[in-house]
Amino acid sequence: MKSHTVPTIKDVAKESGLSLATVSKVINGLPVGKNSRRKVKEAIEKLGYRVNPYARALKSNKTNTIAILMPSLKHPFFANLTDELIECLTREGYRSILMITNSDRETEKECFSMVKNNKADGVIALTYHPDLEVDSSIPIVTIDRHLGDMIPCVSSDNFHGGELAAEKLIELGCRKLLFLRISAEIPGEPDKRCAGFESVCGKKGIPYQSVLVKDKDTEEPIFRFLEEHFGDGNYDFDGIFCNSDILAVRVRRFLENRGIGIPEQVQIIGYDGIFNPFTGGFVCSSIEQPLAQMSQAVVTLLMNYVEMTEGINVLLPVRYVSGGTTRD
Amino acid sequence: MKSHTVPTIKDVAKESGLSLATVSKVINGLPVGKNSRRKVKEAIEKLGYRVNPYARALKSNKTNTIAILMPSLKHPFFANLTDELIECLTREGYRSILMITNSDRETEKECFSMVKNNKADGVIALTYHPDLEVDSSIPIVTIDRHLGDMIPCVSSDNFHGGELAAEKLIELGCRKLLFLRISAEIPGEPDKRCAGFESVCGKKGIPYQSVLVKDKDTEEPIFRFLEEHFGDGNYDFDGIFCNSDILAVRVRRFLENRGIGIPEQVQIIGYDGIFNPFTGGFVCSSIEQPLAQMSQAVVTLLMNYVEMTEGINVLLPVRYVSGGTTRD
DNA sequence: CCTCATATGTGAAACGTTTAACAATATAAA
DNA sequence: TTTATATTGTTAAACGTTTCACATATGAGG
Repeated sequence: MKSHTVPTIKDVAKESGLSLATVSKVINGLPVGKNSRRKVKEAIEKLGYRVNPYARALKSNKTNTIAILMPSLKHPFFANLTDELIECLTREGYRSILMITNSDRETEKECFSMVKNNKADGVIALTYHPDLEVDSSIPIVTIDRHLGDMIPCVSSDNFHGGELAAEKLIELGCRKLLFLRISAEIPGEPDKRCAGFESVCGKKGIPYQSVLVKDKDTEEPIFRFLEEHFGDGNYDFDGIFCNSDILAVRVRRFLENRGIGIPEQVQIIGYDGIFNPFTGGFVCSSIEQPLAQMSQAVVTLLMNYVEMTEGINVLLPVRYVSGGTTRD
Repeated sequence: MKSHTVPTIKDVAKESGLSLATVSKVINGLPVGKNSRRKVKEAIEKLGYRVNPYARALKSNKTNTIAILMPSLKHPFFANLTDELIECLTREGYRSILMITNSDRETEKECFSMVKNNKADGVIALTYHPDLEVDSSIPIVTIDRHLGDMIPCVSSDNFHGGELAAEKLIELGCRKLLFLRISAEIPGEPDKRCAGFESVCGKKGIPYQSVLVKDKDTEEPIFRFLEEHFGDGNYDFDGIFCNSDILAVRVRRFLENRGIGIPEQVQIIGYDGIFNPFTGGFVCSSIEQPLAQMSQAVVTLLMNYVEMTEGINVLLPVRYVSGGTTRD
């Protein structure tokens, strides 16, 4: 007597007196006589049988697994997004393999190759290097990055986000605007925030200036710029739109340390809408990305993936949220 | 000619003129003649062959996959921990399946059963319900929770953490101590923080009081307590140790809103050592858990898992970190 | 040149499923 | 009844590996 061995479909067949094929059908919900179905179910119950996902994957080429590529979990935006993605995937009956790339080019490449290797059913990628060559032998959906014309991409409505920020600052009385931006090496979806912002400023005839720093550089140029334009008590701008909440919070602290009152003298709006679990509020006034909706969109897209789905591009609505760095 | 089909070990065998078995040996680093090894490698290169992990798992019962059970990624502590765990696992050549339980009893149960089903090589679990029956047909290592006598558990040195907090507060001049604590339904590892704290207070003859709230309840009782003991300007305590950084930060805000200066009048120490990626500092003065070391310990334990490893219990050293809520 | 040991390679079964092709049985029509 | 037709169930091959038991080649010692 084999001791302590995991029951297989064979054991179930023997136990129920039916054939392998019949058992398999029951398991997969294919048509089977009522009586047999009952017998099989009883046997399964009795033996505590569970299908072996590896055998199944081998035979059917269906792994029930989605790989998620994230830069990190140390940033709350990524962590929250990942949390939502996993919840969606779980709901759909998929398990999630999570890979952390640290935004490192080599690691990202490696991950793509591992994914190929590991034969997940699909990939959700938030990568930093849009120039990665990526043969889509597997369904891929990206977030906020265009990896190629044929790869669907989900993002928040960055352009409108930029508009919203400008409108809000102006509505709150700002007349001398500044746009601060740290962006990736290669132009991507998030750069549209800039366009939206400028468009509104142009339309309303409000002057603005914008400062750009490339990702790899330090943030130092930005703070040097601020140093120049925010002397003691004086300031050249009364409203700042930052590319991310991280930057917004840093800018806030920087200005506060120099005696500038936030939001009394200068108002700041960030981007992302990061919630602070400690205080139960947003870390700053911001344009909130609809993480839950974005995740749902990504997963839906993946589930209904059609080969050569030509450049589907999903834009999800953003909203303004108040978080203490504006006067509202 | 089969178009666009993934090359298998068979193709490699044909291409190199050697047998399946030989190719397999090369792939797995088993002894093989120099010449054959070269030929096989060339063939692999040429065809772009990669082993099918599902076939391998089926045959060898080795999945190269570890499942991680986490309550959530929305809390930075869990997110950071998960990040570290995944990095360790990747380094060891494992992929990580991440499951989010939301600390829900049913979901936790389900996850355990899924893990069994999915036949990962091992499980890393941070669950909330220590009374879950868990047959360890698979290696399990827990973090901060004792799931059973036979299941190894890694945690920070909670007792010493409590001691450290008390010592520090006293050293910084506090003489009327308060211990605030939100804890899980069932007593667990983290409760030792309390013991450590009390031990030091006892030894040094410093009076203290402690307030406990059960997890499921709201935090309200704690704030009612504070309300009573911190009238306008007056206060019954000058040093507070909180069970978690979350609580510490909330308490800080609560007191500040009532005109109490932190850290001038009351000093606060939390637990976890959560780093704020926005400010680049700790969210509050705290006892830092060594996440990286803990992760490494967990993974090492898992890799060298021995059946019936009787109640191994790894305690990792904590340290005090200053984060603005103490006068140092 | 033969024997024996060693090093190297091979054949084939097995892992636990799915599924196409087929067989048997039950049902309905004639 | 007999035949045609659904209905239900079965057999066996396949998925891509690993590995045990065996075969062959190589080379040293006598």
